[in-house]
Formats: sequence, structure tokens, C-alpha cells
Amino acid sequence: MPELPDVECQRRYLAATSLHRTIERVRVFDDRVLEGETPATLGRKVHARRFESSRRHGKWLVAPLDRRGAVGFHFGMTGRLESHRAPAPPPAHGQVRFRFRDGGALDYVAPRKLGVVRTAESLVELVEEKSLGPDAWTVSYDEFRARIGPKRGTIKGALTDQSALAGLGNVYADEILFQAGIHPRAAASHLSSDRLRTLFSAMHDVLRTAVAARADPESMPDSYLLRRRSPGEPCPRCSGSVETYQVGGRRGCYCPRCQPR
DNA sequence: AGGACGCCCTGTTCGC
DNA sequence: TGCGAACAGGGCGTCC
Repeated sequence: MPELPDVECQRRYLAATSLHRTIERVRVFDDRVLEGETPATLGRKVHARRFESSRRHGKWLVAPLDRRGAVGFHFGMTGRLESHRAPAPPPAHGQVRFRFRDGGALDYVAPRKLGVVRTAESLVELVEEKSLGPDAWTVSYDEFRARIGPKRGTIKGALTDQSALAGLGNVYADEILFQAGIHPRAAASHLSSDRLRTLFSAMHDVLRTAVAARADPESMPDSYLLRRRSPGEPCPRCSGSVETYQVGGRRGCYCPRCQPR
């Protein structure tokens, strides 16, 4: 479930392992993860280039190249990066390998192939092309309120709408709503400004905590719903029963006692 | 315009 | 114990 915190970890990983190394060639093991590229065009665009930095917007990781252009990664629900300092066989389910001139490599690994590897002129261009809203990690309260407050439909639908706010998915939206004590099906436009404040604050706390925990649920506080997503599990706050529900084909999760309608 | 639904995928989990 | 069905879900397209 790579959502914002997971992608932020991938961003830091790329920054720590793969910057300023000259790319010798690209190997594509399954071109279904390429978007708007063929293995040949991707290879041509990155040949003899270097990742200069590592940026993120919502669930997209973008690594600008020296001179011009960038490579964008989306991790679907199972994607990750894997860096090698020295020659190594490609990992199982590796889709794309950037082999460096120093002999090492950066592998994009996506067992379910739901992710994307592509190029873009820049992060901004990709954000525009995908119509992404502001990043949930850096958005100001005023912008958050302007994006979420007026939306019709449920608050959970608003939080996970990438064009309204980029970065939250099913699991973290549930977590944020739980921490804020707001029912996932509450109407977004009916939330008072106090409730919106609480929600914004919960979003910040949850994202900061999740990134600090390296997006590993086991390292997150016991007070988090994240670790109690099965029906009937005890709510970490009131010990009541956690309820699950279907929304748009996704399994949602909340505590009916702590998140009344 | 929002939301339900199907599709893509395959490793894991569940049920008989 | 074994095997097939169901599940997981981000994003997109389609339909109402």
C-alpha cells in the first residue's frame, strides 16, 4: 500500500543510494509498467545521464536528470526501489533496471505490475499532466480547507481524491479519520471549521509519525488503527469492535464508537 | 460530479 | 494436506 509515507521513504532511499551515478543502460523486463515510453525511448532519454535529486509529490517520486528531463516512478500498491552498489542479478519481479557505469544498479520492483515508470520534463509538468492536487505533506491549512471543504460527497472520498489532495490512499485516509474522530462517510462540506482543523492536524501528525516510522506499521504507535484493520479487532482507543465496510470496491475500516456519524 | 464497478496484476490468505 | 477461489488496492475508464 505505498501511499505518501511509503513513497517518501522511497524518495529518501533513492537520494541516499542513487544520485550522481552515470546511467549506462536501462533494461526493461516488462514494458507494461512503462507509460508513454518504449524500452528504446526510455533508454535513449536516460543514457549517460544522472539522477540529480529526488523529489516527491503525492504518491509520485520524480528524479530529475542532469541537463534536462526526469524519471517518474509510481509504486501502485507493491512497488519499491532496490539499489545495488555492485553487479547483482535482477531481483524477482524486477521490471526496470537502471544500470550504472560503476557496475551497480537501481531496480524498480513491482510484483503486481500496477506501478508506472516514465519520463517527464519536470515534476511540475507531471503534476499538471496528472491533475494532482497539492501534496498532503506540505499543503497549508488554508489550501487544505479550500480543496477539501467545498467538496461534495464523503470526506473519505475527498481525502483520497488525488486531484483534490495528493498522497493519501485507503489506509492513511482511514487512519487520519480515526485520529480525528470523524466518520468516513461524513459529508465533506458539512464539516465545521473546527472539525476541518482537527482533520488537518491529524493528517499532519499521522504523516509525520508514519514517515518517522519508515512507513512500517509495526513501528507505529499502539494508538493507530493501521494495525487493527481486520473486522472485529479491538479499537485501540475504546476497545470496541472495529468495523469494516465497502466503499468503491475498497475495504474501509473505522470505529463506530470513536467516529460517530 | 460523485460513486459504484470492472479491469489490471499476482502473492497471500481463506475455505472446503 | 492441497488446491482453487477470494482478496488486496491505486488509478483509470465507464456508466448512471
